[in-house]
Amino acid sequence: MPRPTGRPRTAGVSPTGRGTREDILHAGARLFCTVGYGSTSTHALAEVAGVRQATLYHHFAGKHEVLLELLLGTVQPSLDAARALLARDEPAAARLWALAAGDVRLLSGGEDNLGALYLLPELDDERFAPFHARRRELEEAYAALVAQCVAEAADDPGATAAAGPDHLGRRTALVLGLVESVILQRRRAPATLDERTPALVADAVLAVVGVPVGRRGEAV
Amino acid sequence: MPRPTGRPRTAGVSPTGRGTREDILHAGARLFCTVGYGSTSTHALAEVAGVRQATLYHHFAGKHEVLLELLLGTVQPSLDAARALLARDEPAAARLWALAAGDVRLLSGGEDNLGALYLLPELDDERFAPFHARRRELEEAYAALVAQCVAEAADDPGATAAAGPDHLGRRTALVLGLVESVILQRRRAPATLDERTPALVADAVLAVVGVPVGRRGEAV
DNA sequence: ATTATCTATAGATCTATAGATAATGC
DNA sequence: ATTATCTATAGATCTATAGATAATGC
Repeated sequence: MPRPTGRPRTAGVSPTGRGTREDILHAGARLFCTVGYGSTSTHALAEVAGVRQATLYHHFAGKHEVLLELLLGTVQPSLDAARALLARDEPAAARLWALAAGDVRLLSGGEDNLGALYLLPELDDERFAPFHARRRELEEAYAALVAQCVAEAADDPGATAAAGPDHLGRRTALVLGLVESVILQRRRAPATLDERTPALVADAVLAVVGVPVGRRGEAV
Repeated sequence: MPRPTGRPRTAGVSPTGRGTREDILHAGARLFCTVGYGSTSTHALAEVAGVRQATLYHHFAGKHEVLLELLLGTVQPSLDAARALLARDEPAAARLWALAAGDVRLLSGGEDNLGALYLLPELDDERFAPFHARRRELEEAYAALVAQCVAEAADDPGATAAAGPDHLGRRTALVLGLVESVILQRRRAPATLDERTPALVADAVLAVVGVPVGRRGEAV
């Protein structure tokens, strides 16, 4: 990276080494997840980013735009994976497994617990509507795969119908809850997360949907 | 209730009809869950409670004490149930089922989604340590019952060992995640919650722990 | 000239306290 | 007298803008 244009910082160098914009996003990830959104001032944000408070406004319209960008960057990889899996011609159970395992891997990884951003009550604000639209599409992908799993399992004499008859939405809600539970697990006991967690959770997802073990197939 | 002593309110009557203290707690439950803790000012809290901002300080040392009281009131019933179940002499699977179903019922009920308070990042503050202590005891009760379930299942030739061998902590983390997923489900799609949800989630908990259906017994 | 930072600050908001006020209790 | 509310406000903090400054680019 060449020397940047503009007045240099007073307070040392870029913490991330990838420019001020990234520094601010990095600071937002750290603070919004651990301190909260409303409890994080623009001053605190700037301090962690290694710049003065007013410098924020050269890069973002405000705190809300920092959060929005973090949210979009977090949901996008999941959404990409979901779209790709929906287009494939494989058993629904295998695709649901792959989607769940992939999301758990994304939620488990990275320096900060970015999934915790989904839990912020402040997300209700309409400024974050672009995030909610993508998030809804992701949830609909889960619902579609759950529906296909249930349909496939109904044709299979080996199906256990694990928890009796129930509505589709509730199954999907349980599945989403199981995947997102990794966010809380990471906050509570990060040491219990490891490279096997995605497979464990994805197995549990199929168990909750009632897919018999024999129909689960392999990861795609 | 007799006429209260002290200067009467200017702005009408108690919204809850149960006194100012309750009005403030009620306002906190509503606002902390939907707007967030840091994003809720003492002024907003007082306004929803139907009093002036300064009146808060006659009843609470500040916002944090309102939240602490809400947290303690929310975790206490779960903890009482957990202690009672630990002392019983019934199969662990049945007790775990009852604990999970009971907690889901508590999280599903009530006017506000009080479980969402557990998700607030601001809870890291040491002021909320009394809550965390009770919460930890509850989690240890879950861990103990999960351990007993696994031990009992190991003796049973019908056990499926649903997801292969793994460490106890991870199973417990999944169980807690499954129960708490109701908080997110309620926020996302409250209509998918009904009186059958506790049983459905408790069944899923036993499935995740690997208890064979035949050993589940009845609710206690 | 352009750019990105800085300093300084206006105006809004927020917290917590001081002291006045309006009721009941005795 | 006691109590719970109120009004008023000091002081802190927070957001967002204006304008100065210190670098690079041409």
